Amino acid sequence: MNTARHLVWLRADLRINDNTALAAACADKDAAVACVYAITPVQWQQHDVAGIRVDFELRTLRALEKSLDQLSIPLLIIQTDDFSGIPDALSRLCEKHQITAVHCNIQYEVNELARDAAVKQALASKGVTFHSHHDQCAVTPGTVLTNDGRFYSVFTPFKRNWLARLEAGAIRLLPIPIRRRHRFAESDNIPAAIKGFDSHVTSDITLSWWPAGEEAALERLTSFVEHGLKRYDEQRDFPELTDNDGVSRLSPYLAAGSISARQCLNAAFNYRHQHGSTKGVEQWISEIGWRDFYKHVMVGWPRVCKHRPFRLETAHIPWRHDENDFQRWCDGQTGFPLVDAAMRQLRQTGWMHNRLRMVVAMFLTKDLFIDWRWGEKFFMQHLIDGDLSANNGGWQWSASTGNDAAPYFRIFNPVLQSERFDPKGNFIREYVPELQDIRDKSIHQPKPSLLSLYPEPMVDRRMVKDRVLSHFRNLPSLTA
DNA sequence: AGACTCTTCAT
DNA sequence: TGAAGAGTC
Ligand SMILES: Cc1cc2nc3c(=O)[nH]c(=O)nc-3n(C[C@H](O)[C@H](O)[C@H](O)COP(=O)(O)OP(=O)(O)OC[C@H]3O[C@@H](n4cnc5c(N)ncnc54)[C@H](O)[C@@H]3O)c2cc1C
Repeated sequence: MNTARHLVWLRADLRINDNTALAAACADKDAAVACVYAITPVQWQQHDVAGIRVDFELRTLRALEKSLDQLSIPLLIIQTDDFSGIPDALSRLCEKHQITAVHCNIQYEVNELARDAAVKQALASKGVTFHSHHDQCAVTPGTVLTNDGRFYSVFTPFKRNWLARLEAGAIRLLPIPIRRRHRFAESDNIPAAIKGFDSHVTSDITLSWWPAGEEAALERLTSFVEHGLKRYDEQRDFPELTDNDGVSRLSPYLAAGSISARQCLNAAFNYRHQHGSTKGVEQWISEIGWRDFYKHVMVGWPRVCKHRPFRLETAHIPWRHDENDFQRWCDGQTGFPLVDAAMRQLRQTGWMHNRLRMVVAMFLTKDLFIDWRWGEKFFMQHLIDGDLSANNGGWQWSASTGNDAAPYFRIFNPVLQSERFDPKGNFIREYVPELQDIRDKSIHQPKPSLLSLYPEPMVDRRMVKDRVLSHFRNLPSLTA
C-alpha cells in the first residue's frame, strides 16, 4: 500500500514543538513526512539579512536536523538565488518524491506572501496541494479588530482585546509529532556557511550568547522565567543587567522560530498561575503583545514593508542623507557615550538592548535628522534577531512616522538617558574602552581632552529640537 | 517609552 | 535653594 507523502516547508519556524504546519503534515499518523528549507542568498542580500542571523539559522538547522531525525523526518535543503526560483525547485522536489501535499506556516511580509502565492499556483498545476497555516502570532492577524472591524493602529486598545482573546481559552501547545513509520529520503548536508554572509561577531560571543536550537531556546526561557520575569518591570530598562536575566534575550530564537510566542506566553501564564501576578509578568506579556501588534499592523498596512511611512503625511520630510554623519553613528563614534556603547554592542554581539535601540534610533532620526530607513537597514544588516515588522515598527516609532509613535517633540536627551539607565556607567565602560578609566558621573558627558582618543560630541543638541519641530510642525493631516 | 521652562511654596 | 507641579513642544 502507498503511504501518503507530505512536505513541510520550514522558514521562520525552526522547531518541532508547537509547530502548526508540522503538526498538520503529521496528523495522518501513517504519512511519511519530510521537511525542506530554502537557501536564497540573493533574496537575503536584498532583505539585508545579517551574516550573524544566517549563521544562527544554519546552526539552528543543524540542531533541528538531529531532532527531526529522531522522528524519522529528513531535512532537505534547496538553494535558489531568490524567491523566484522556489516554485520550480519545490515542484521538482515534489515530483521526485511523489509528494502530494506541502504545508508551511505563513510569513506575513509582502514579498514572502507573493512568493507563497506563486508556489501555490505552481504546485497546483502539478496536482500538489499547498496548505499555509497561521502560526507566527499568538493571536492570528485579522482576528483582533476594532469595533468597526478595522485593524488597530494604537497599541493599548489592541493589547486589551488581544489579551482578552488569549485569556478566554487556555493556550494549547501542539505536541511534538510522533515518529514516522516510513521514510522516503535522507537528510541533505547543511552548509557550514553561505558565501557573502559571514558573521561579524567573534565566535566566543556567538557561542556564549547564542547557542542555537530549540533546546537552547527553552533553556533561555526557563532561566529568564526563573530569574528575571518577576522583576522584569524594574530591570528591563537597565542594559547592564542583561546578563542577569534583566531581559530574556529570546528575540533571535523567536525570529528564527526556535520557540513560539505561544510557548513564551504559556510559560508566563503558568508562572502567574503558580506565583500570582506581578507587574513584571504583566509587562513581559505586554512585550510579546508588541511583537504580535507589529505583525498585525504589517498585515493591515502592507506599505510598511515597502519603505513607506505609516503616517503618510510624513512621507516628504526632507531627512538628511549625510554619509559622514551616518558613518560615525554606525561606528559608535558620535561622542555621546551611551549611543556609542550601544552601537558597539550591536557590532560586537549582533544584538542591542531595547532601551538602547530606542536611544540610538532617536539619536539618528532626531539629533542627526538622518533618514530612519538608513538606520532600519543598518540594524537589519547587523542584528541576529532582525525582523521586518519589529524593526520597522521600532524605527517608525522613533522617527515619529509610525502608528502610535513617539510624538515628534518628545526627543530623548542621550546624556540624561545615560544618567538614568546606566547610572554607574558600567555598561558604557564595558563597550567603550577609551572611557574605562572614568569612574565618576562625568562618563555620561566626558570633558573634551586632547589626550583622549574619544571624540567630542558630533552635534550641538541646542539646535536639535528646533530642526525637528520646523519639519514636523506644519504637516497636513492625512489618513488612509 | 521625555525634556525643558516657569511658577509656586516650603525651607 | 530646590522640590513639585503645570504647560509647552
Ligand atoms: C529601533 C528598534 C528596532 C528593533 N528591531 C527589532 C528587530 O529587528 N527584531 C526584534 O525582534 N525586535 C526588535 N526591536 C524590539 C526590541 O528591541 C527587541 O525585541 C528586544 O530588545 C529583544 O530583546 P529580548 O528578547 O531580551 O526582549 P524582552 O524584553 O525579553 O521581550 C520578549 C520578546 O518580546 C518581543 N518584543 C519586545 N519588545 C518588542 C518591541 N518593541 N517590538 C516587537 N517585539 C518586541 C521580542 O520578540 C522579545 O524577544 C526593535 C526595537 C527598536 C526600538
